[in-house]
Amino acid sequence: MSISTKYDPAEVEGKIYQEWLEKGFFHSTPNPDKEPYTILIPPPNVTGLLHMGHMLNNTIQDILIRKARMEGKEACWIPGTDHASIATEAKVVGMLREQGIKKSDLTREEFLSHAWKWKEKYGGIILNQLQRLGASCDWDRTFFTLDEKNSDAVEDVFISYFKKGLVYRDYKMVNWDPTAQTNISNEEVIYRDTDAALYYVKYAIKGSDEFVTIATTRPETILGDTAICINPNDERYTHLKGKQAIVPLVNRIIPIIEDDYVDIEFGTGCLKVTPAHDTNDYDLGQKHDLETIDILNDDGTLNEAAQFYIGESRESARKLISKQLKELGSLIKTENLRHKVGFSERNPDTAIEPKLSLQWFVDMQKLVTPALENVMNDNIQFFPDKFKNTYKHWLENIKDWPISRQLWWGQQIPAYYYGETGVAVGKTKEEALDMARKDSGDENLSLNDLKQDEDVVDTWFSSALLPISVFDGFRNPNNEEYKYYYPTQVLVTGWDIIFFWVARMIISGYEFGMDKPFEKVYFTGMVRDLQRRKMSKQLGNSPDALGLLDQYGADGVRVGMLLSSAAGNDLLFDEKLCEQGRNFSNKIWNAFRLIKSWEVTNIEQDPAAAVAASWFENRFNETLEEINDLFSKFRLSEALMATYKLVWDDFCSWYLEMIKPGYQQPTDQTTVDQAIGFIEQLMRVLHPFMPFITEEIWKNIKSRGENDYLIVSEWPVVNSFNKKELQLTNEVFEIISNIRNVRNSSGISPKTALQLFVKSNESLPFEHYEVVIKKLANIDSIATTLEKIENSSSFIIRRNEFFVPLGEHASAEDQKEDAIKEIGRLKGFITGIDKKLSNDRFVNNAPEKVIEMERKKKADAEAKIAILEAQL
RNA sequence: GGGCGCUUAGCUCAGCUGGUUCAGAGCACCUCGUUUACACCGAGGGGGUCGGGGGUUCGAAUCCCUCAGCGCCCACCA
Repeated sequence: MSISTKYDPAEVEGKIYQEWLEKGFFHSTPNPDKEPYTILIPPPNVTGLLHMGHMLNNTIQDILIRKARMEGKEACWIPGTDHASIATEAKVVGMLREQGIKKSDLTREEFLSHAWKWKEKYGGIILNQLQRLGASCDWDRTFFTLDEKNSDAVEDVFISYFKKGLVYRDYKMVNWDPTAQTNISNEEVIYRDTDAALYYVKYAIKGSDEFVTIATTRPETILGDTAICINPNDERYTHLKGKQAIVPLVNRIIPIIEDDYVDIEFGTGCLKVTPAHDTNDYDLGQKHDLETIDILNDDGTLNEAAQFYIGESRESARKLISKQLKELGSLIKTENLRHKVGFSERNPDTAIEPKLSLQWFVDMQKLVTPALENVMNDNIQFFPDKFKNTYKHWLENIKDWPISRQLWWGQQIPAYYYGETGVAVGKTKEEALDMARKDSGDENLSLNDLKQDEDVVDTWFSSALLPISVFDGFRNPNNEEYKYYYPTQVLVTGWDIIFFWVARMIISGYEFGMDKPFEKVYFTGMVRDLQRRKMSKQLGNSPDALGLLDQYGADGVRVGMLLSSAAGNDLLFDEKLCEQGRNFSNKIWNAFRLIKSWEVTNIEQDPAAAVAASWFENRFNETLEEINDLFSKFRLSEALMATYKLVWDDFCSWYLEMIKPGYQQPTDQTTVDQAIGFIEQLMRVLHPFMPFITEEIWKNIKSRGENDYLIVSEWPVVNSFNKKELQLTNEVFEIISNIRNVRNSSGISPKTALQLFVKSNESLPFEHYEVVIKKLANIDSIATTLEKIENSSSFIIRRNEFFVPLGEHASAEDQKEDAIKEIGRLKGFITGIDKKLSNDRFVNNAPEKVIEMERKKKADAEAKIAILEAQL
């Protein structure tokens, strides 16, 4: 065993993790004799590197799974990675671009082969990083969302939805990311306040000299205008009703329509309508039967339909057109406007373009009922439960989910087209052909007539199925694993993906699973910096996760993460807390070293040590009960804090000081056995939080069997404890603190032994703790007295007056002043109580217990005053 | 525009159904201490009229109303 006074995690952690792996402690198989406890990891993106959010999230999962394992449950934590369609494809495209390869020059197969190579190279990094953190995942079960069983599930579900009429293809307004050149969902659009210009542009009225002025932030879309819209109640424009306007530059003649959608107050109260490039305009177009002119290519450049500036980007076209309008005298003015603009989640600099496009959608409204009910009635519990509101609001206002993505990296949609309008689905082309023949009645259709959809489904479509698909529950719903592990116990995830993932898993669970996908959802907060800013690469405020692990050890970082995270709140990460975690490791290490350093001889047990053991036993059980309760409420940081104080304050500061032998003195076997026994118990309770150091100490406690590992030991059981005794001990501790305080304020060294007198004529309830008081406060005699002791410092605890003779250190004046002040305070206190007690309404209404308490408080205060007055 | 939430010690936060866990914790801070596990330490200590105002009640940090400030989510205002 190392003799260093510093605990070195680097020396221990890798080695221990390897042993756990080799012993197979992380691996789970269905065991009917045990209750399953399953957690499915929120799979990190395969492209990802470990960041603070992962550390928090996975620390929590590991704590839960380790505790469950110790509680004798069949603990199974399933790890994996997400193919992250759009994010990964963007990275691969970027990598190819650096090599001078354009995606558009590759076939689908060629591109995918590059993508897979990329995945093989970088895909496992984050999982290795999780191992550094101590994550006790069942690595034999590592999944990838493009694995066969997951991809199969995606196809099965798509086909099933299609047959139930829950998925449909339609030409609708979608959110288009011109950089990725794909459709994305509402959830993937991030709205940001953006400074823009509001351009006031005049349009000529046909057949007159008049003009009408509109206000727009997007003058480039003028080229696609097909109407001007006014509010029918706007008297300023009554004369324009039924007239037509002329679009500048293109000179298109367009109708002036009326709709009360138009806000009279905004701009000029006159709206230009571009049905192809704005959702509201599209709705107006549908309603008023307007022409739709799409002037943009998929990459956001202007196309032939625009007539001008063909090939220019949206941004440059905007500049060029506004310049030209100005030259023509059509641009009246521009104003600054701050408004919300949607950007792509994956390409944060790309403004989302509303675009008319043919896409697949899931009809969500038909699917949400059980998902909503079972969360609202707590059949699935949310922690904290405030997220039920958010969830409810989203489900009640749910929109159809556009699931097709114009990408290659992902599961290709199993839909096949034939003829003019025929659509068939199938896991294979042959299956689809069967369906096509049946549907069309055309037996002559052949495989060559069918063409598969080029698109893939949204990554979240596959993630939504994971709780079922990881157990192969789609292909084989009767398999043992699926039946045993499903539903999983708890999902631990950030609240930011409640819609993306949590809600959709619940929906899928009820639609396709045997039951809900999980019993409980624990939402973690977002990790922020001390200024409450989100961690981001741009800000450079994200600490290097691996660097932290190197510096403080995994145990230290785990403690640091947890200490700063009240359940469900965002976490303001402070590296100092990791330092606190590391210091705690060191404290534990040294406590253990101390016990191991004692020389044991065949002597009688120190009476103080006997008292200490009985006290700590009580205290341990009291705290364990509290810790269990906090765990059940997912108040993990509080559970950790309770454990931290149990170890640091109760065990180290009180217990060890009570049992510690004198300098270079030996101790007895019983005391050492008791102390080691307590260390064992403490290591068990601490293990989920700090797996490495606890396992290391466990190994060092005594020679154990080959397979005696803490990770698979039992979580301690709460034994009954004596509350009254604990209360009494608190008073004893108070006496000790008071004596130490007397030393401090009188400048008496801890080395100088003092005497203690108690004013009493009977035996004291804390008699058997006298040995403890003597030892911890360096008191050489404790005696009762009936008289006040002159030249002493005194304090009062529970009506008992204590005196510590000061000898030459006495300073009676200070004492008197303090006493007078205290008497004044107590008198005021009594006046308050008297007022209450003389109030009939209080006496009549308050419960007897409360009144009794008030009387007792008064009596105590009076007794204290009597004592203090005697001192003057 | 709708919804949710927050405001308690210098900082981060606990305080569940109103009355002994009611004013708390951790960190930070101050004083003392190189003694004998640990200075990544020990002992002791100071610090808040619970955002403002009003109400209900015998009694409010806790319930209600209101004002102020902050944060977040959702929503198509050009």
